[in-house]
Amino acid sequence: MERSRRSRGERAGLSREQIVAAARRTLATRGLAGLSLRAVAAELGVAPNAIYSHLDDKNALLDAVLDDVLTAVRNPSAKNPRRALRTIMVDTYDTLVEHPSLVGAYLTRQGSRGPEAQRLGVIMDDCLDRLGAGGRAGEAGRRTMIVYTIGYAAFATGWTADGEQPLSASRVRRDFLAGLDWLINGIVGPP
Amino acid sequence: MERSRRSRGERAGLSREQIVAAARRTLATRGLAGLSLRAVAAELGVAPNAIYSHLDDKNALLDAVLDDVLTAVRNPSAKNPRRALRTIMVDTYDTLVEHPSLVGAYLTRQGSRGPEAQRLGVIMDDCLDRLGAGGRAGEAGRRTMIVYTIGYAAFATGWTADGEQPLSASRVRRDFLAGLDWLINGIVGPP
DNA sequence: ACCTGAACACCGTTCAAGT
DNA sequence: ACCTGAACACCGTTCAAGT
Repeated sequence: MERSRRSRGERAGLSREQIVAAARRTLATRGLAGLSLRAVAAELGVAPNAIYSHLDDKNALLDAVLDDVLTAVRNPSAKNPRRALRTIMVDTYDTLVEHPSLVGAYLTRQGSRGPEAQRLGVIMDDCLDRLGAGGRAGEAGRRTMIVYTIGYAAFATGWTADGEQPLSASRVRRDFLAGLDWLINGIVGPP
Repeated sequence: MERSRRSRGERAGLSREQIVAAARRTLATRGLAGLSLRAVAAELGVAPNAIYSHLDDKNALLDAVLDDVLTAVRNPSAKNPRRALRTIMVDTYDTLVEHPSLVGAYLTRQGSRGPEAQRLGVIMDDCLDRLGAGGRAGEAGRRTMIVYTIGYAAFATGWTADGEQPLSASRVRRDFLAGLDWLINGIVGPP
């Protein structure tokens, strides 16, 4: 927000975390289209190119934001692996739906690169293992669930189908849950 | 490609179809990032703003391109509705995978607005009706299948998972088919 | 190493003017 | 109605210079 109080060699004390946080504020106020490096820099009170000292480019910033959002998806209880698998997907769905403008980016970009995405992936693999769906079949199953979840979140946030009246969020969520259970049944067998 | 041979009031004989075709050529050569109105205009040999005489804005152009791509998905045989439903989804998947840079846009934008998407939607509804899954349940089922298909195509074209070796297109396609059958079974019941 | 200032090569879109 | 020319308000990114 503040303008350049600094002269040529002065430091702003910037960090990667601060930049990501500023990017999320900018995203919240200005939307995805308004998420420019220049806008984030303005939010931080630095020159536009100052960001390049901490992140490679705009893609790297977007990836960092995407992963940061996944912090909201908590580790599920390890008791029942089938339930944990479902919970992690439902929480992811709810988190994504709260960030409508980002959902598309999750599908097009490498959604599983960041540490948060990796954390969730490890938990899912563990659950699948314990359910007897390890190895290659488990990989495919995990992938299918993730793709399905992000895809449905994308629908929930973006689409209004043709002549049809707009669907309520709760109806869409319910339909998401139904499909999710069909997929889980297919992957690990009926309960 | 050609430059402005025309003087101030001369017509270029542009049409919406020509613009969409030029946009698809530009997309093929320059990618999604290179699909600018200025690039398309250059491809057509007109001024950048000439496009505004035929389309509202860049979003409208992108929507037109997205729908145009779906022309490649043919009407399936009406004999077996369950098979037709599956065929239409598989053809859509294959078509989307052939247009990697567009897949993300299908999920974020209104994918079901254009005439081609509508054509496919009508066929799907008919199949679901004949399989005894009409009404609200059929709507949800259709949506789930579409979301799943586009989502999986997005994965197939964009993702390379974490430490894992890149997956072959045929493996991903096979996994897509498995999940699709689970969903169809869930929606219309086992065969 | 971190940041500023200035520049480069782009964008989408608007508006007046021409036929 | 359709198109050009020119402009406006933006972009991401690079590069030299400063501490």
